[in-house]
Amino acid sequence: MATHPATHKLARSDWTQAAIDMLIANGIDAVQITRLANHLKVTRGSFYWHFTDRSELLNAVLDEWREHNGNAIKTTLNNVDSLSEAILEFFAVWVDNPRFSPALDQSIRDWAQLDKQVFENVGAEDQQRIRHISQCYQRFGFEPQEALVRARVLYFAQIGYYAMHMEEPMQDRLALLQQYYTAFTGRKLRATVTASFIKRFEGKS
Amino acid sequence: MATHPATHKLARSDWTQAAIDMLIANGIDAVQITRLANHLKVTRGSFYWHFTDRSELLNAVLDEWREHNGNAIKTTLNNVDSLSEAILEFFAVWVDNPRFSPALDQSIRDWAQLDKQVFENVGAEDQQRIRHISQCYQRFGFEPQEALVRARVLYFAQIGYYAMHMEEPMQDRLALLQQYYTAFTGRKLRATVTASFIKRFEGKS
DNA sequence: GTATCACCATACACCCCTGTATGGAAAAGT
DNA sequence: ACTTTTCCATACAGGGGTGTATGGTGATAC
Repeated sequence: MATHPATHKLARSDWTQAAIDMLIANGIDAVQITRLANHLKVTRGSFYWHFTDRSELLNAVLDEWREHNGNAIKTTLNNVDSLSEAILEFFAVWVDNPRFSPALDQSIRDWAQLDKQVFENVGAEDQQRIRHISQCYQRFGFEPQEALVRARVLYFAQIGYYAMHMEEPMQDRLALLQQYYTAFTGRKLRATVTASFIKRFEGKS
Repeated sequence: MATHPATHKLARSDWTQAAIDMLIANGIDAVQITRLANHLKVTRGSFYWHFTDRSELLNAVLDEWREHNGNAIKTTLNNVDSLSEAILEFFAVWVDNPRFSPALDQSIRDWAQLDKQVFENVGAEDQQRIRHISQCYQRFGFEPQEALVRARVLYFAQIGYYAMHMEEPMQDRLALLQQYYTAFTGRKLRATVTASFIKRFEGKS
């Protein structure tokens, strides 16, 4: 009802969104014009009016990822003023940040294994994110070397957690919160901070 | 010269190995009978003598992965008698263990995103590995909760490190060894242990 | 030395996907 | 009202992939 009630008339963005959904659900090789057309209830004629060919669609998907997931982590980490807030907000990005899609992020990363250009993009993005995390660690008292290592460990662990689809109840995840914090920082998380964070997420899944 | 000089005569294992190579290089959707046949310099007639159809080949690939990468981590961790040895040997599994192929492991994990059955297999394997790592932490003095969290962090970080193809010179990686050890255990790595480990790998890439 | 078997080549039917060329219908411009 | 533009349907050509049916060749058995 927000975009096109029933009188179809697809926009270019409808195709890229369908492509993103298909990428997330079935991988990049499943992003086929015919399949998307069936899903959108139109014929392929529509596609070739909005795009010249399939590669243009894939480029649009990659662009969409870059501006959607691009600076979510950076802006998040720039708006914190304590280490505990930084780590906890970093966790939160993957759970409830509307500006970041973990599923898309991972599907793009899988795609990168098969496409050199995508691989370069993802690699650059990862390096940027790690650099921002590292600077954040440094901002709160860590030496450069330790900051870099802890940034990597934190980032890799977060990526890995999602890559494995760890379907753990939020209740259980939050129960381990202090342990995770200690593992990632070597410091202890104050009980009051823990409690307020738990209260914020104990409803979610 | 070890297997089949020039008088072709392929075995079933030649097909599964070609499939594994193709999976690693180009993803599961590139594992096509025609492509493998071209690569093996035979026609598809050969394939359909060794296998009934494509799905049987894919099952063979999955089986091969299970018995190849299956218990490498478990047996490695069972043969250590200190925490430092455990962590360092865990690192080493991804670098020089002939019984473990990181590239195959990751390609299988990418495949799992597209196939439910593979997903179940990978998930079970991951849970097993994490359990073994956790038990190893416990064996060297960590409480169960901390052991579980540190096991996950260690495992996720290792998976993530490889998933991103961090092309870092071994020299640089080894320079951060003590930092990594501290991040993963909260303890310090003795200089003598560090030195001998560095000496073991400083030649590799 | 011939029959059998292991292994592969050839040929066919079928399906699916891409890209292009062209026509049609509805909406918008004037 | 008539033209133009926007958007999509239809139809065609081409390529590539899977399975199956069947024939061929070298090795092995007896």
